[in-house]
Amino acid sequence: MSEQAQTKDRAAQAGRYDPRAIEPKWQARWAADGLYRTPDDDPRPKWYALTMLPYTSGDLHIGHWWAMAPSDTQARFMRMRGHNVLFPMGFDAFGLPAENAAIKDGAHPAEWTSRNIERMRGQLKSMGAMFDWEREVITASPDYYRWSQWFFLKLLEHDLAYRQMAPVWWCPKDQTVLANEQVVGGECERCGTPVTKRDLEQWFFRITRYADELLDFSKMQWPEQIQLMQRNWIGRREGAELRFGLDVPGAKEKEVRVFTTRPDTVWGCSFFVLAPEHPLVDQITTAEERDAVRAYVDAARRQTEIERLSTEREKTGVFTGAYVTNLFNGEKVPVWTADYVLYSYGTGAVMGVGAHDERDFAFALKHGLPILPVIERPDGLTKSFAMHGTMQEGLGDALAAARIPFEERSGSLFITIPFDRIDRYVEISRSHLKPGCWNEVVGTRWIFIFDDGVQAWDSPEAERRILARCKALEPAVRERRTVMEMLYSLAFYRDALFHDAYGMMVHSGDLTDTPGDRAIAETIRYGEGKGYGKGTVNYRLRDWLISRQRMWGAPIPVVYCKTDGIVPVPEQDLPVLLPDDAEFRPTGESPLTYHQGFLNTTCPACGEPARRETDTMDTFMCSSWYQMRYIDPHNDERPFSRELARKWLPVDQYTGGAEHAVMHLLYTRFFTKAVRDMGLLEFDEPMMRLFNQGQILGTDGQRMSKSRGNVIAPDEQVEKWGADTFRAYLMFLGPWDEGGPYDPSGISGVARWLNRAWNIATADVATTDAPDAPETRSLRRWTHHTLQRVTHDIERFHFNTMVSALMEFTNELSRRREAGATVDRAAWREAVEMFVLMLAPPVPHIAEELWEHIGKPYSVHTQSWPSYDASLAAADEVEIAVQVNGRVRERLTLPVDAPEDAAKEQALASPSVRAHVEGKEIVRVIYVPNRLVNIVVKG
RNA sequence: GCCGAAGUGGCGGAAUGGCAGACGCGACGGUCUCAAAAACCGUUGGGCCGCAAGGCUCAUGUGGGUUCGACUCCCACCUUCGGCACCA
Repeated sequence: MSEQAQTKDRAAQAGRYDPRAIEPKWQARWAADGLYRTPDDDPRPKWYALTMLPYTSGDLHIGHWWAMAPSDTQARFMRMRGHNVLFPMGFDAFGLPAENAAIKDGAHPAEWTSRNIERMRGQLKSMGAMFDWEREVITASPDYYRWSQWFFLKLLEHDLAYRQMAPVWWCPKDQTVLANEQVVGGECERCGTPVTKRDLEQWFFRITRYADELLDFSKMQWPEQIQLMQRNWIGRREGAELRFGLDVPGAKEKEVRVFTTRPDTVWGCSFFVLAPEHPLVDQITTAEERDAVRAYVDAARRQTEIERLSTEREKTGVFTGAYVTNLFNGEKVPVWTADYVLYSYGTGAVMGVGAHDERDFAFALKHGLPILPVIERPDGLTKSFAMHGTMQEGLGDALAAARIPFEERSGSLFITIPFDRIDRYVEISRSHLKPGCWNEVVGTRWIFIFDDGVQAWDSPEAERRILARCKALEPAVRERRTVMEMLYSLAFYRDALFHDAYGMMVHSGDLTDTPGDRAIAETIRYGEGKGYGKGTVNYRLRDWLISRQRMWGAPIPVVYCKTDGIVPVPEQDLPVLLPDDAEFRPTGESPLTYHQGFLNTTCPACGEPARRETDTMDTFMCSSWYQMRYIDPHNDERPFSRELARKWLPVDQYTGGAEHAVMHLLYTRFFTKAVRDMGLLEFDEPMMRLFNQGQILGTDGQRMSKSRGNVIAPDEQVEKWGADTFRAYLMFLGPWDEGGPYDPSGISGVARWLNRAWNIATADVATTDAPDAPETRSLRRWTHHTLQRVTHDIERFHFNTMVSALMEFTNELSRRREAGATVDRAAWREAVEMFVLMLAPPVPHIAEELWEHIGKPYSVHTQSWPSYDASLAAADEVEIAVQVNGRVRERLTLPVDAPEDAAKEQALASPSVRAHVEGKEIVRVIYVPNRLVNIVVKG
């Protein structure tokens, strides 16, 4: 016998807690008995608990346990609560890392992946979770991806899949497509070559068709923050699509459309911007501007969207040389191209309204484009600057007499004009203006006062006239390209020059004076009447691009034929199998494109030679429907049977990382709705309840990943402490929805706790029959109160306080056992029994062992969750605080729900309270039953 | 940058409008031991007053506000984390 085995043996004889002995024993027993099989024909109410399936990266890290141990705890709890619980597990097995490994080690991705699955499955089993392994799903296995392909065909059939050009990152040296992750600092991760983008014909799913339905969360209980993120991601915006006339010799189009949420500002449009990718850019650019535009478009294609959307960046752009006509006022405005406009949003074009859009304002100022205010400021802010030497003596007195406030600095007046005295101000200004000078009013009104009359800044011609006049009068403004630029040079004016609030329309032709609350609707009606555009809704959400130029994914099941075009692979020919002899090149180029056996096929329609689609599907496609496959994982006629779908779906409780808030969790909702519309499902949402746990991070506070080298493997921890201790420690660490860096140093406290728990349940305790003793009542209160806390904590995913409550209970039982106090036999037995039952969900192995030890029949996991007696759990006395002006001065013990009068009387009688109240006037006394009395005094 | 979160002792955290620091780690002191480990018991936010019992006071990222009362609600700011459509 080895030394270690002897130690273990002695421990067992002495009755010490030895997880290494009991955990494998019970895992083997549970597996042999099929304790966690989930029958389809169980009459109990079903509960489908699902936790996100892991990606087969190779090793489980503690993040997987962090995600799964609490899910398992709740699933076990629901089972004890009388449900037939389905809690399956599987592997998300397609993806880029498998190909990277193939390039590096030469192993086929399938080999690498199945090796990883072997290892991960073993690690998962060591957790002692109640996964039903009979239902395991692997997304990369042909009997799974066959159905992913089948769903693709169904989506195609229902017009939810289509092909369109879209850009991908491209490494010109490797001649290969790159993922975002493979582009580091604008360069190819592999070879360091600067990357660019290239347009490819790719497959999309029409998720946008469901945009409005995806905004409806009323059928589910999902966290508010996730709903909010999805709503913002979908980004529904009401507005208008407006036509602009295009008369450029080279261009096929005669018009170009913009989407705007502010059609009411259209009279203020003074320029027009196309996204650099917009196909019109090339058509309309004039010969003089061509070189500059091409260079700009090239540079834009090298940037990420995140860079482009930053509102802090300089607003770059170039003029195309072309003009479009604003149909509302007939003005010709210049067309620019700028990278702050995205081709993927709206129509890929914006009308530039500098006065009322922050980005347009910055762009127009920088590039010297005119700005014309057309919406009145609702805040009424109006300013004027009377420069030293431009006004006659007595201006200050006149303003004071008119009650118009101003500040004087170095002989100049800085005037803020009350809204109702603007006209009066203009009169005063005119009467004090020196010849050859001017003065202006900005903000709510825009007026230039010259010595021979007043000029309103109300139109593009007025802009030109005012600018010319000012330049003639003042050499210092000759460099200014626009009126706004001139005004902006004065810091005093800046807060009055721009606003994006809704307000009355001004300088807007027929619609001038339309009030702000009707402005958008009236403009749309007017525009629709004239044929200038129409009201519409736009979304930030884009259709889902599912094509990947990769080998390790589910092949997209279509064939390209010279005669028949795009031909779907017939259902009976599925799956389109991945070749097992693919050859990986160090460049990362997909082997499918040059694998002749895969590439060459015959057209299913005409039988002539044809080529297969070599792109594979986004792995999010595979994980969009896996919850449907778990319910019927071995069905080889359908993805799942209708009958089982009716029984099991939708998922009752989904748990997973918050990092999936907008992509996976939106895709699977879309998928469910699409499958519903194919007639295969009878509900609208895939997961009724969702809980997002936070992320457990490495000791450096960063996300755990192999590349960062901060991965902590669970195996070592399990080996040292046992699975139960490790599970409980992860749950004890902190709130599940928050996450944070993992620190292993506190685990000994949890190990000590389980040791104490073991000792309590296995100890001989001197008991007597004392059902009426006060100690008996208080012991039962502890038992039922703990049960109440634990029950609520599991229901609400508060696993850290669940463990705390169990620890407190353990401490209390230890004290009673050692203190030599009266211990009633029945109450002690109740306490221990319920304690072991409460241990069953979080720490299943030790609970099973102790259950056996106290003489109960196998298995603790098939027992009912005990119900607490609220009247036993309730205290009969409470300590309340007595405050004077919010500071605690005394504590009183009162019966529960003591009447207000009695509580106040006792509070005021206390000497320490009197000392703080003496000589002062009692203004108020607040009584919060069972909490506190607060005496408010004055003086 | 945009969207969503989070900031409380030396550390993880508890308290969701009512006694800030439950539970645990660590640290310090003790019991047991030849000794150490383990186990068990006790103390443990800062400052001030007091021999002591105890009392006073400051303190929940920063600054303001609402309230009898704010970790909790509101406004502004700072820092950190997650996501931003080809990592999954």
